[in-house]
Amino acid sequence: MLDERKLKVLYAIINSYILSAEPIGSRTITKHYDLGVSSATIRNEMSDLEELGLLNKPHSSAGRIPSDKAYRLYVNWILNQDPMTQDEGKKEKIKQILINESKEIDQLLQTSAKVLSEITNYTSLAISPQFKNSKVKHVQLVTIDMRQILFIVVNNSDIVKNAIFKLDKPVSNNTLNTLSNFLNSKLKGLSFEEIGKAFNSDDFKELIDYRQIINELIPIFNKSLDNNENVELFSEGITRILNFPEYKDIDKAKSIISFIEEKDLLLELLLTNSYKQDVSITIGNENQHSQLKDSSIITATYSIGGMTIGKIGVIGPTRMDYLKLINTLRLFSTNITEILDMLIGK
Amino acid sequence: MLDERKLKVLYAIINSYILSAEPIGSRTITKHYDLGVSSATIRNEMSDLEELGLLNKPHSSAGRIPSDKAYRLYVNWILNQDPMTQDEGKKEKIKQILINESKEIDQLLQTSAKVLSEITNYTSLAISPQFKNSKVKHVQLVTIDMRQILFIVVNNSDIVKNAIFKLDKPVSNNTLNTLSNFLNSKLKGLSFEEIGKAFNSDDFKELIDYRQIINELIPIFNKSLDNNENVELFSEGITRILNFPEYKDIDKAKSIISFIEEKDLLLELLLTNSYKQDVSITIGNENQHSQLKDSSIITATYSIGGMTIGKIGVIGPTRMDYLKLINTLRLFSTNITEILDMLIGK
DNA sequence: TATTAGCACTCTCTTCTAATGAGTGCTAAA
DNA sequence: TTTAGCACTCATTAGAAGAGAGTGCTAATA
Repeated sequence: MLDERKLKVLYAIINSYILSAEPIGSRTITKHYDLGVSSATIRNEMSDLEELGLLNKPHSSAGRIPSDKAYRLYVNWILNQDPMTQDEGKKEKIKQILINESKEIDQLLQTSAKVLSEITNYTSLAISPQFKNSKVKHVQLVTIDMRQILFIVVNNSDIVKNAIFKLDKPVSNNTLNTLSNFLNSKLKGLSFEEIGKAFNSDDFKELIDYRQIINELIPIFNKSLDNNENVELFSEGITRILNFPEYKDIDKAKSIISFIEEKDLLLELLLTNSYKQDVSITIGNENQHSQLKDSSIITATYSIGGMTIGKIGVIGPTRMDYLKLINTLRLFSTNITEILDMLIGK
Repeated sequence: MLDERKLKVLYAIINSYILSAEPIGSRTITKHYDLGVSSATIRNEMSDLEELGLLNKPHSSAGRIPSDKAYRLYVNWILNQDPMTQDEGKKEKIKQILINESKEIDQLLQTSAKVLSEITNYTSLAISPQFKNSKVKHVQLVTIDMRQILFIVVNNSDIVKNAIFKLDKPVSNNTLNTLSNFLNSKLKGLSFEEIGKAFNSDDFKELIDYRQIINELIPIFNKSLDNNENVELFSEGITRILNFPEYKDIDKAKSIISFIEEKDLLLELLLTNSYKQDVSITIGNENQHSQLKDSSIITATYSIGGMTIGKIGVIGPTRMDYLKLINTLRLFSTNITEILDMLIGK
């Protein structure tokens, strides 16, 4: 049904269309790809491919354009190939740029997104690390003055969260130190869920006087250990999407840019789709959201200490340069992971 | 030269043009504004106003559109009127929304920008607080484990900044406490500049062993006390700018959106233009940047404890609804200031 | 049986022309 | 000083004609 020649024709069309954004006719194929057959034969093959749902015609006398299904076939084929060996020189060069610009994690991701967008000329996306079931490494209460205290949580990825709060009645430095030590001894190594339980255990019954303080701590622990709510989405090079003829219609442009700027839906989408594969791709209508029906998203993961905790990717028309982008994203994925391990992990 | 009737005609044209975005003809004015004269008279006045550089013609047989100079005249006139009394009900309603959504300063500004954009249907801007010459309120060094220490600075606006760093050789808890106390005693109340001097004074000569630690602290102090570099720019409702016919041309849209997304230039612009007036307006070519030659920016300031430390504003075509926007921005300005004082100061 | 040349047909896109209409500027009268 | 009247200008729109790219079918060919 899908013999080799049909596939060759299909991939030739996909390739041409990715480059030109114009419907591809049979003669274009015979001219640019040496398949050893005439345009009439290609026409017949194209007709078959259309019947298979792999090609579409904008109108009866136009060339063909690939369907989402065709892109999926093509992308799966790419992903099944052995990954191309990375250009180490290029990789190192990018790594140096990223290292120089980034002192903090969020900054690293933002810079990565920026550089990624510049290199690829696509709009890029990145999410900040998602700490799920992180553990407490250290907690500390500090007096700022008699009525203000500062609370600090460090998690096992060495991320620091803090908050200041005011007290009804003054607390002495000593009391606070004792409380700090107590919290450390009881909570170190626990996850957010376990902390919830610990607070309700007998150990904490005696601290009834400090209930007010304890309650204030919970949201900070949440932010530090189970920050699903606090994951940030960075996008860079939004206007690059306007370079694609697909979005030359102002309403389409508005729709996709709004979707990206809105962040909520996109973030949810990035957080829920698979963290398993290194590269994950959704093509056009594979996506739930109607605003994305003409767009594709490619993402790659990054990790700290072996734990996959975030993603970086690009968004653009379904007519994407999948091959190039997959390789570039793999490169960024390794780079970010390496830099994170350097920046934080030991 | 500019008698009252001319002004009336001019303001009528500005008003109409703000609403319609179409060149205004003499008949439109006689129909919609009761000036008691015929269209021929208006035509003569318009001709005079054009000679004065206040009106332009897109082409010889079109109506007139206001020039930047005309908008400036109009805006100065508005700013010289007594501020309209604020709609307290509306103000309170917005305040409640802002309070509910905002637990932190950056979040407050982002939410404010979002709500501002929704209410006005313009693209909004906000910058996070700029701490210039803030003072140290409290510093603290905390051991996380033997080779990792956490450094914390609280400034006089109760903003907390921190960083973790690693040591070559272990430091005991006691040493660190002594060092914390020493730093507090010497640095409390100092500005960033003064801290630089203090570090070079005799007091710190004895700490030669801790030079490594001391050097790590400087960037954190900088961030906490003189954070010009770290001021963030939030923009919301980018796509709303695409609703204006001025930007229906995709290249114009790209240019302005890039400029906003780039952030650097816009941030610099917001930081340097006057913090003196409550509302500040730049119209079209009054602006240095060529990308803004067809756009206007209106900003209002906000403060903590009486100190003006940031801005919120809108950006759009020079054909802006200045009157409405000035009032809305004043409303946001007061609200943000009030919420900040509630959230932090006291 | 698979491939190919040839040709009629389809549909979009561009170019050209003519008509429409909003608006100005000038002149002469009130 | 104001106004009515009118010729003139220019952008915008609609319609018509022509060009061009491409398909799909048929009949001939290897």
